[in-house]
Amino acid sequence: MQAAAARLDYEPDPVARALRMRMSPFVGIVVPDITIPFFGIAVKAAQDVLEEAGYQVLIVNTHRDGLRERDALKTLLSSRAQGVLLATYGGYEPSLRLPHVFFANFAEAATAPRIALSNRDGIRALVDHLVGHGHERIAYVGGMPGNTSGSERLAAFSEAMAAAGLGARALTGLSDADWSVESSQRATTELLALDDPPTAFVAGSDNFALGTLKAIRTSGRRIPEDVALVAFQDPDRVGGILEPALTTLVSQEEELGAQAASLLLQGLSRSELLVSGIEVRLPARLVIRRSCGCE
Amino acid sequence: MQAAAARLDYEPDPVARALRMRMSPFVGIVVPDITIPFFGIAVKAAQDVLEEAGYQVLIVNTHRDGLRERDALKTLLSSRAQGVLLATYGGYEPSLRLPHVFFANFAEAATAPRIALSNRDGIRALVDHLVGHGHERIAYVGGMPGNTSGSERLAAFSEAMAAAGLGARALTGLSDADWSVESSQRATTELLALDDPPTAFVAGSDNFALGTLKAIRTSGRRIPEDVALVAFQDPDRVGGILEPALTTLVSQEEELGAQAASLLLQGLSRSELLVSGIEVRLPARLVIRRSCGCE
DNA sequence: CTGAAAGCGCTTACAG
DNA sequence: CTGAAAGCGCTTACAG
Repeated sequence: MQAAAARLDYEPDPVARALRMRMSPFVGIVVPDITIPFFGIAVKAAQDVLEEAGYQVLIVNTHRDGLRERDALKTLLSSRAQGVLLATYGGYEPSLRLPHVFFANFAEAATAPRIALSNRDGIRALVDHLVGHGHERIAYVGGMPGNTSGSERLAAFSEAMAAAGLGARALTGLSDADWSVESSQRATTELLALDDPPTAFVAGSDNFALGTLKAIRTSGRRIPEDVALVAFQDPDRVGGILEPALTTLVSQEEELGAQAASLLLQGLSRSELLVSGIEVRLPARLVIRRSCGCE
Repeated sequence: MQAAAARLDYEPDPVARALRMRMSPFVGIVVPDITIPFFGIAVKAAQDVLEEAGYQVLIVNTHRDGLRERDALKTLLSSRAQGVLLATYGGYEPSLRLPHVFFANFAEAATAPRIALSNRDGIRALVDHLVGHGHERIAYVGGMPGNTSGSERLAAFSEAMAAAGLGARALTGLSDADWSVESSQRATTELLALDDPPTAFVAGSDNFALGTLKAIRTSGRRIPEDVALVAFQDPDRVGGILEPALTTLVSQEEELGAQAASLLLQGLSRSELLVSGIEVRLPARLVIRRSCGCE
């Protein structure tokens, strides 16, 4: 009977199976914006690991909308998804009864595993490098402190400047909530219009690096001769054609995605890990190119 | 009773509902590579339209693997998805019993609605513009002719060159199947190493524009003084910081995604549309910037 | 009009 | 060990 079924390549109906067994083959990946290079690449890497393990991956894009995020989580739960990788943007509720791992953006109080870049170490490395070049009036162009990446990087900038004795010379230009090129361009333009404008910029993301670069260039200033620029992420990851090449932290999108997926897989087989509060940070490493003034 | 249920905000279990009603709230979007900017943006736009209409969107990334695509389609079908937006890459089978609309890449013989950029018109506009600048030895750096975008653009290049009386001076450098920056860089470098290298390049996609630009620059040539460059898509859509700014076709990722979604929605309410063979092409329009030699 | 029953396609616990 | 029955949570067609 079973042999006959196999020969006719019978496949059980997954919906009926999900109803009866209270579980589906799905794992969700929920991100605020799939068009941001960072998330696109991380999602792809995570998907590879999860498919390898036999799960069917469903990607959900929340457009940075907490309600959409909550709906997506609810849908995944009621679809009997096995778990979810979540870069939260306001829609998370601690009562979520679905195995989950946070990546990039956490809910602070949650006990689920979390993995992210070393926001603080990375920003400090960037600031310290600029300080080493002799810069004192340094500006940070970054995201609003409404999520983990935004908050940690902004706080780290203040701390690093204070530690360098430059707290009073720190400037901050926050972008809109959409982490877009345009918003960082506006913020940078405003900072450059100050009476005593910064001599160096730290861009808090890949998109922000583009916007900051564009604004500096539009103002007629040269990089790095007139203004130095370093960035938390490399906006030019695949191209390598920006001029000047940007000093950034080394790209870790793939590692982040793959390790987030691994954490979830581990959690699915050992459920105590899912409430362990484990936190993984990928070590930050600086890649020195031309925009900081080296060479 | 119903009132009581509403007050307790009871929600029917979607899995049981799907089993009983033979349909779920899902619509799938299946793409070869979500990290390619073109697909990321188109998917996001399509998702907006579909969610607005009340569907839950599931994005599936096939990594340009026909088997993964087939599996994804099978999973969507057996999960009782209502329909799917498909940028196919080899996994489509005509027997697919799931309402579907092709976007960007078709199966030639299929009768499902299809929507794409005007590959032929676009390439012709690019070639004609270079011819107008006096170029005769023109090279095309594009994708393998294994899918709609690759085939049509390649064919259009040959046709446009022939129509300009330059058939014998047409050069073609095909990238690897992954449509990556690196592969187009290699192809361009080979073309530039010829005894009689091209004086102008047509890049067949956003990523290819980056690779071609990089290779030309690496060879020590200036754009557009030594070599002209135009591209089918704008790799610099959000940034606008490439130097020189590239002459490309106008970006239509959003329109493509949104209209593909609309076609599917129409098809879901009027099923005869799903086998109508409707084909939509977004009109190509040239945006002249600096890399072609204008100004 | 209301309410109990059948059945969507499975899996598992149980009877034989 | 094999096979029929129960039940996952719904919706719909049917009996009352």
